[in-house]
Amino acid sequence: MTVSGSNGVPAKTVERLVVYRRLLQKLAEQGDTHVHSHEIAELANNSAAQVRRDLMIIGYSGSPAKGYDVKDLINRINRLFEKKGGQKVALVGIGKLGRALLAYFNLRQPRLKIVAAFDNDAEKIDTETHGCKCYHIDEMTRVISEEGITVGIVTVPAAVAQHVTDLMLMAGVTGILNFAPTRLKVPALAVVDDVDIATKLEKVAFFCD
Amino acid sequence: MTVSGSNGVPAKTVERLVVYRRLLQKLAEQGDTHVHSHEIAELANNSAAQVRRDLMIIGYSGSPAKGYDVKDLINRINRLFEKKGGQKVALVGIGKLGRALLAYFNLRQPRLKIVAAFDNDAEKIDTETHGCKCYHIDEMTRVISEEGITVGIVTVPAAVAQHVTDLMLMAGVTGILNFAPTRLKVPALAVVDDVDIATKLEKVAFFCD
DNA sequence: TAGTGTGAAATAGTTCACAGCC
DNA sequence: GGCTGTGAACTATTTCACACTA
Repeated sequence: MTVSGSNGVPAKTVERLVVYRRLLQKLAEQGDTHVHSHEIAELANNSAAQVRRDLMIIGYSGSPAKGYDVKDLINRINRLFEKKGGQKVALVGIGKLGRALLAYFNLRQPRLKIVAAFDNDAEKIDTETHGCKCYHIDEMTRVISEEGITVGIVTVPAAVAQHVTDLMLMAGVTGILNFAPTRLKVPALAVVDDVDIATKLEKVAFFCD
Repeated sequence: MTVSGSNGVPAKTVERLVVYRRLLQKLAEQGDTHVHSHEIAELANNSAAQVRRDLMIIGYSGSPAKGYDVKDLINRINRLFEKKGGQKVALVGIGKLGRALLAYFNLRQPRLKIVAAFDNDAEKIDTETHGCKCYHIDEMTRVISEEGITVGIVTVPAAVAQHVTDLMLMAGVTGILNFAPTRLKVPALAVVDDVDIATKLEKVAFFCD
């Protein structure tokens, strides 16, 4: 199953909320306390109506006079994400891309830490990259269940992606971000999202003339 | 402007066609000559009706008896993509992610070669990574127009992404794949697609329970 | 009086269902 | 009998439009 609004909030809205939060944080840093829908809309470039609807969906109200309270709204969005359980993340496949992701998330991102990385290359085992311990694939099941990890990132070659996925699911992972250029088969209760870079690039190349 | 069916073919369909081609190539390698819509559908996991519709859109017909001719269909899809002009790609920002992408595209992908990479770090200049020459940002305008590059990949920090984008657009790039966590402002005739990894991960974490 | 909340219309995208063909 | 091509139905998402409010 692909991501969808199994919750109350539709997937598209969730995606946009993450973007809004990023923008709001920037606004908060530069001291803005209130913001109007059309201002958020412009930064996120979508329509003001969309922003209002998204915020309505999560039950947040602004005032016509001042707009939306920046701090308050950030908290509201955070609460929405935090009430969810598993925020521990595992990464499988410590190649170039894997390391780039480790650096990205564990240096910049405060939430959603990657707490364990796995590979089958003996050289990489037991090293520590960006504050994240590297284990052999064989230890994956153990580590994932011990740590209570629920989100996995797959950056292995397409040929082994399904195998790795199956192992992760069995160990207790329920959400997977897949960078391998294959569609993963998962049970209906698990969630997969694909980041298919090659396809995206082809698409851009196709539509630009 | 975001990618859309400014052409005849809707963006979603293009995306799926790229996936189909990948699957078809695998089938061709293992000697299959014909394939049915529901077989493609299963591999790509969407519905058979969808596959049929997508192929109908690009004007390809199968026969009820044998299904679709694999080789022929690959050619048909390739022709669709090749008739488009610019397939030369530039990458800006030779960080970890940039290098991972260089490795990915220039080792595996036969089409869509990244022919030039740019960074402002003096150390990286004039080296050659994965068959791709690295230049200083200041040379970008020159190199892009000389080489006739039309597609750009942005892997620089968010703070400079817009600046880099503007330079690229001015030099003649019309399609951009953006990895920086910002929405880029571009003129209506240019095409941008975002690969917002952090957002995707948040989304997966949100929907898995 | 500009900006919010929200029903209603419009648009985009997906699946159904069935005629026609091999 | 199972598969394709395709209109029609259905679903999801976006935008419009306007009453309402501070």
